[in-house]
Amino acid sequence: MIHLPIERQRVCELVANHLIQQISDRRLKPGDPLATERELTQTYGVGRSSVREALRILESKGLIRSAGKGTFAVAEYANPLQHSVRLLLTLQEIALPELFEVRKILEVEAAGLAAARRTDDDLAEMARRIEEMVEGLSSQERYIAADLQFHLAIATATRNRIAVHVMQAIREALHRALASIFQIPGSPQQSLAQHKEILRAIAAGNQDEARQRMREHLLRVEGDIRDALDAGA
Amino acid sequence: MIHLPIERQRVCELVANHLIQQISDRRLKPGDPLATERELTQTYGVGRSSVREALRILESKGLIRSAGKGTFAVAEYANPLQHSVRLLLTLQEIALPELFEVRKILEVEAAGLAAARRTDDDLAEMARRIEEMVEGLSSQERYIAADLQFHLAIATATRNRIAVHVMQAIREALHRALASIFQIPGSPQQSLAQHKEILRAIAAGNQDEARQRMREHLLRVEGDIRDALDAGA
DNA sequence: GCCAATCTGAATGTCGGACAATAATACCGT
DNA sequence: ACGGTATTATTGTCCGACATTCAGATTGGC
Repeated sequence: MIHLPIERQRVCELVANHLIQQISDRRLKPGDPLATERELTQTYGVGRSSVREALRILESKGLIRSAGKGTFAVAEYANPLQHSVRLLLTLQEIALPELFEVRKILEVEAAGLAAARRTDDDLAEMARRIEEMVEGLSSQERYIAADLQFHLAIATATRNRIAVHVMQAIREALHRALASIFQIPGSPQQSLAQHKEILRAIAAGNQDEARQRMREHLLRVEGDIRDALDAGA
Repeated sequence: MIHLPIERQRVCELVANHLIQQISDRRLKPGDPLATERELTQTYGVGRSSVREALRILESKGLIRSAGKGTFAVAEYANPLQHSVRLLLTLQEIALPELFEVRKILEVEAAGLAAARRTDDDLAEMARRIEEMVEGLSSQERYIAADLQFHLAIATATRNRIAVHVMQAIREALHRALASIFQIPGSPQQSLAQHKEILRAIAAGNQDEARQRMREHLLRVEGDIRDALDAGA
């Protein structure tokens, strides 16, 4: 009988795990205000230090958010991957070109899957996001947001939530770089046209076409960003 | 002049960020023993609570690891993504089939990229891992480990570190399911043969062939696992 | 002289108290 | 009823205390 190394669980970890379980069970829903430290202290019968360390753990996992007064159970789109990708970037464990490449792999394939699985609602959502991009041509912020939403709509249409999360995390990390394309003359208009082509292919259920259109789109955007950086540097 | 909401930085966050910076600068290398809480307290001139909360933050990000006596700066393969994927699983925010699908997308494309970029060292590494799988045919643990290493070697050959990290995280989450194939009669031998085909295609620099072989391999493994689960259930 | 048991010290894990700063609430005077 | 003030609640931070556990030194036995 081999006893694996016994990992002593700290009290703060027990509290953290219990809270995670509650969030997982939807007993704590996104946006709900969390109990105060004092209440948690009494509920679990532990010291305040342990409660606070548990909260720090949840916070660093992106599950809760300290908003001045009171800590809230966040989630909504709780995406721990975003934190992780950010961390890997600051650790210089990964670099932007690598993120672009993985993004290309995932989004191209996602377009193909979306063409096979999309519902009418998905198509409507994508069309709506394209509308928003048209309206947002005068506002960088709105344009970029709508662009992100369009690509996320495609990811959603794959019915693969991990794909959505990974894509979201990568795009968040690339946010700055992606925002810069708005400054490139003609780029937003071209993206718009390409988005429409992608949507058409997805609506037609043509997987190969959707993949190809998405690949073209991403390659062009990448080229534009490279040009902009070269010119700026 | 618009002042963005001032995010009050907690002391523990300042300490955590400073330590992250030191790890990022390689001033703290993987395996190095971290300063004691008392030392950190004196170094930064803050209270022990703050130091401890900072350590909990780093720990939950997977940057350090408490090993009974003394906390160590970990990493070497510090992979925050592993924690995140695990968390998403426990939150039931994602499910295993979705992970299998993303794995397929990434690994198939990785095989293609590896065929284009692999060095002789990469090929030698892959061959070595196949050898290990042969030797490990009698030991589930060794076989599974060698299998993982073979696939990671392919990822490494892509020269895309984020791909390596994501694949590693997904495989870690799938570890149980993947380990079960060892129990299926003939499956390890088939995998072995397919691995050799994949390696041959990568060595030949044939991207399409590599992708196709990898796709076949992953589909077969997935089928085996499904069969095993159906039979077991 | 060498080995083993024990003792001591250091470090972590945990609790509780104390205090400042800040935000929400209640209260009160006009 | 309204505005301003007082009170309270909560977080952020520090500090002290104690149990536990582990490493290394000390010491005792053979």
